[in-house]
Amino acid sequence: MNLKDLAQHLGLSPTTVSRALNGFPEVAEATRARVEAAARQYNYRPNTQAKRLATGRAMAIGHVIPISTQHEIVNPVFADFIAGAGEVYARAGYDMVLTIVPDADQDRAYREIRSKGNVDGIILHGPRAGDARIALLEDLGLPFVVHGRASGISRPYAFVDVNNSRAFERATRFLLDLGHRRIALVNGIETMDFALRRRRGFERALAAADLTPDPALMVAGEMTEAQGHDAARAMLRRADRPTAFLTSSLLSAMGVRRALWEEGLVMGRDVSIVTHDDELGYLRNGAEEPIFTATRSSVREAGRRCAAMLLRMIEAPPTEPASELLEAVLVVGASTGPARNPLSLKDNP
Amino acid sequence: MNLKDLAQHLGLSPTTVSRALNGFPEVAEATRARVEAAARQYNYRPNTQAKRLATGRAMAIGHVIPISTQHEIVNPVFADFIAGAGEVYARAGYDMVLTIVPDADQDRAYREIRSKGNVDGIILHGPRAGDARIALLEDLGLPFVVHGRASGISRPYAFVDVNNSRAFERATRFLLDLGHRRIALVNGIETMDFALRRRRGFERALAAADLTPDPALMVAGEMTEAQGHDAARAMLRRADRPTAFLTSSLLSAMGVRRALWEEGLVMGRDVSIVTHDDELGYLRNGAEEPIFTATRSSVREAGRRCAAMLLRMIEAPPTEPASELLEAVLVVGASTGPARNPLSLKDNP
DNA sequence: ACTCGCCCCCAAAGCGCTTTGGATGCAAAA
DNA sequence: TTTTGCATCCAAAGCGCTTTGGGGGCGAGT
Repeated sequence: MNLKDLAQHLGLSPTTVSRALNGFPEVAEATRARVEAAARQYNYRPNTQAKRLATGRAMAIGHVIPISTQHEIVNPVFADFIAGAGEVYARAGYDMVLTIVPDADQDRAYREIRSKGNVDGIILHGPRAGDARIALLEDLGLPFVVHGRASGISRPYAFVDVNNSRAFERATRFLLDLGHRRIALVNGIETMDFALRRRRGFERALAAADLTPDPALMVAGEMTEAQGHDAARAMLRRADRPTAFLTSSLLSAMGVRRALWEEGLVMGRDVSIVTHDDELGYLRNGAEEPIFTATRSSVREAGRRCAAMLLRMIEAPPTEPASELLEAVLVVGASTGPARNPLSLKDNP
Repeated sequence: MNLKDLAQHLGLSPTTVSRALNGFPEVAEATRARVEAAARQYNYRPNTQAKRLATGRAMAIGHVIPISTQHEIVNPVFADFIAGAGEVYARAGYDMVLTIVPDADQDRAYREIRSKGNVDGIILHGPRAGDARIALLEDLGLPFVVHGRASGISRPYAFVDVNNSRAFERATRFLLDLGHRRIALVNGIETMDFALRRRRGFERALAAADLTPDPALMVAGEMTEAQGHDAARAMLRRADRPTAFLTSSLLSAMGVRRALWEEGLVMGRDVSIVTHDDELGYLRNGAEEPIFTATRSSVREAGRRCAAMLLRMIEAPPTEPASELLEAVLVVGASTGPARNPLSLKDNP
């Protein structure tokens, strides 16, 4: 059942039917009602491809998700981000098209997407410091919003990001206030911009307390449970071991927690942990009361914001790129407590 | 730059250019070369929408991912599945369009997708026992492949699934062989078909050993770390506690492991754990040597298989629906060992 | 009674591609 | 030399929708 058929059934011209269904004013209300009834009855749905071709709008948003061939990892936050963005698209009648692209082919992929013209805009995932894709998208002239930021790029671009540096600065200060002096950072891979910013925030707080960061207490890696565990265990076996950990994900934090147990240490008493919490659906930090003290910011909400911002840009191209900086909240759980003198640990069971 | 322009530049008709680029035989090799060179030079890329309209093929596959409003969870395996499927689509020149749909709207969503005609086929996620969507898709006449199966549906349909029941039967037998008699099952939500099958496999193995499953040792839930932990702790505090756990995901297993520690029990010595392992990118079961003994089956590979099967169906509609049943392998890690007499646990530190 | 203006509606021209059904030219066959 | 056949190319008709540019019909104004 297509527009022509429907029009014929109604004894109207395709023009009128189209206008009736798309809410144009030059059609009598009575006719509009008739048309709408018939459309419902015959279960008419305009063909997407035809509509797209005629209007020149794809009514779709592209998400290019990079896959590094080296560490074969699919970012665990994608699912939640996508879920958030998807809600917004669905409401606005947009499709979401995903493209999985090996790191090396990124440029080609964006170019192709652009010239194939099957999306009206793009969400850029996983930006790195000085990420070249931003400039590329800029001169491809395709509307885009970055989830995160790219340090070192001065020309303004649209983004939605968490204030990572402030979150980690705040978390570090929290630990300092509890008396901790040797604080370890278990970070994500630091070519990723968010990880970089987190380290900066961490270092800034230390500097404000006249402390210099100890390279032996800083590690950057894959943000898995195993990585958190291994890193923590190595650090805990040092003579000058840390009394607190700052981790970039709940998975890492869980790994650190395991290492504590193995070393016979009690989390929150002997050693503290503060983690970042993306509020992933399948990875909750406790139900009512948080297990880990955490800087919390919903990545799903970030997905919603990104999507909404991009749609706004597409409807009405702005003169200045917009941006949103979400603040993470520090929620206090059971994983933190005042620093204890490490030497006294042996005496206190 | 569109086909007409390109044709004009070349002094050829659009017909010939189209045919040259699409590999039709009725064009001289010399001309084809000329056309291809020009296409490269002008960076010509056929407009997707126009192509789709003309050919009637969307060159896109739909993934409808359901979101239950009750437990707001985004299935953690989606990301990896999608990554696998995406590889295949990319190679075949297909797009992947995702639709996030609240559980209640599923029917409407599928109908709409069908009549909008913007995908050539669909991958069905998260099937439940007797899932009504299968019949729906069947009479919508849209090619589809189910990731998983739906017990209680007799008419054949295309699917790719892991042999969940055999995997869990095998795992249970493994524990029985080690002398375990009280084995707990920490399962996924049992409205999900895969969880159902896992329980059946578990029960089958018990039955073969003349054991009856103890309802107190069987729990079905969200497959999170916290859920695994809470379930295990409750069971471990019983007088007749289990000596082994069978869990449905690595996250659950990690939760059980934590409960063991809290109860002062050593994993693999005092209590054994066998888990299912989907080989998610961000959730590896150890690097070289597995941490947990596990039934292992890559969900990413399942994604590849599903995608490939669907594309085959679209290229050449088969008379009989195909299906693939992947066998999980049982890998032995450090989380299992012979059963110990629970009563002697107190004496052995 | 005639014109003007407005309300509704329609015919037809795209959007950029594929594909059908010829043309044209030239070498081989008769 | 004429005919046949093949190799190349092209004009034009869609695909299903939107949108431009009118064009009847009817009530109001004069």
